[in-house]
Amino acid sequence: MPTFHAPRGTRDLLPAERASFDRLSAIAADLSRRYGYAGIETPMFEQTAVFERGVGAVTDIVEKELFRIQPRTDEAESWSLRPEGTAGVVRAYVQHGLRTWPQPVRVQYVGPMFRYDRPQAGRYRQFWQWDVEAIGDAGPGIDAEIVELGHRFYTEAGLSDVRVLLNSIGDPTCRPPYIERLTTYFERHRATLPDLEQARLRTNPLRLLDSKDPDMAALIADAPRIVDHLCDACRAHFDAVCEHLDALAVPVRIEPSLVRGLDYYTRTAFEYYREGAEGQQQALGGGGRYDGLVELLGGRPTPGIGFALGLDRVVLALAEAGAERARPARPAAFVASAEAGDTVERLRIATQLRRAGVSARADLGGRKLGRQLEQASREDAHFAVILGDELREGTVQLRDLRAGTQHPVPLTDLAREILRDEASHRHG
RNA sequence: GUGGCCUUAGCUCAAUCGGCAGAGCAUCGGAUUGUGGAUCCGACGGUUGCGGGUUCAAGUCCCGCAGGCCACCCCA
Repeated sequence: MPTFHAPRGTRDLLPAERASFDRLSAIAADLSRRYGYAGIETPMFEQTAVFERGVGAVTDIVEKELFRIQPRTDEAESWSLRPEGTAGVVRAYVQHGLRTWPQPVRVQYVGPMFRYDRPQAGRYRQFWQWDVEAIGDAGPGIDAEIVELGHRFYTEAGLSDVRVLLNSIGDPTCRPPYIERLTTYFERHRATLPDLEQARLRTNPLRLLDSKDPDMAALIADAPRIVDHLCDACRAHFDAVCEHLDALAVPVRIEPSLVRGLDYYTRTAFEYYREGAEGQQQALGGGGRYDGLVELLGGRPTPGIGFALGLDRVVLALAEAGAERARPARPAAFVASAEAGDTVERLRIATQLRRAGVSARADLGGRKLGRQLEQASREDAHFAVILGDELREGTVQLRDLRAGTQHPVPLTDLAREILRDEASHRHG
């Protein structure tokens, strides 16, 4: 029994699972290239105030889920591991004067986020997100581009049944009057509200809208909907976003009760969820517009929009959907030898292949030839390069492990022949 | 942070009423020493999650802790 174990809510990604993440990262990278989003990297921890100001001091994420770093001294700054990515990116946007770049600034990144909450399947204290941000464009077109990009990711990852929940949560002009109206509505029914909901009525009335309490369903259905109380500017923006998405054939469902857990969202809010998924962890990703955030973090008033997709949940969803698992790369060639103790030759030939661009493994242990070929087969190598007496004439046996055939090849032609055959297999 | 269920070898699981901790898979090795994912044989592998208690005796009963899962809270 090991003495140590990975911290609660974290886990080790062994090569098989890591391969799934690599595959998703590759899809994200390719989409980023096609859509024109450049890579960015910000620290995994920031001054705690960045999150308190950016995410919102009274949100659950900051109030009870923040991973605070124990300060070294009384004078030390308070640091926290990032619970999400947008605040750090916006901090960087302000710090480096990215407002002087062509707007909007389109950036994206894959990385771990940290939240101190109770772990469950698909919910971890360290989890991975692909985050995409477009900062500096207030128009509805960029909203549609972002929403469609996120949806496209799921499609290319192999999840064909992901839909978009879309809502507008207004802006500082129209949201306060709406919240007032909503509060008045629920106040009228205060006596019938469960305790938890009564408390929320004071702290965050919008949250009542996505209560899971079945007793609330009827009340919520009759509640005033924010989409009916948007100001003219927000209304026009929302309609335009819908129109753009319609033109892109993105499967969108307007969800008037969708509110999101971060304070900085304005207008467009969206979530990706899987049709028919069981359990509570069916939110695969989400995002929204954050027109006040740059200013909150010390910059000039600047609009922005972005999303975060949970890679852990995509991996889980793919497994549930019965998708074929990604696998670690397999070698083109496996160098085996009939001679015991000639690791110098084995390594020399493997290295020659590697320098020529061939992925090659070699048995450097004491297995006898039969065992080495067994190993090569199980590692799914395409070729075995077998070293024997012919090596004195500069020749090895090249065995095609799939076809079960072999022939002698001069060392000088070895890499070229393997590469040629690999290429023809890729195309055929 | 609240409530519930669970934890035996690397993995999946057995172990009768409280009575000597096992199997399959995996790993490593062997089956007359230059050719394969099969088969057969063998080896390795455990403080039964950790700590305490009850008992002649605890994997089994009791308590605490840790971890996993489920439902909340919330979210990706």
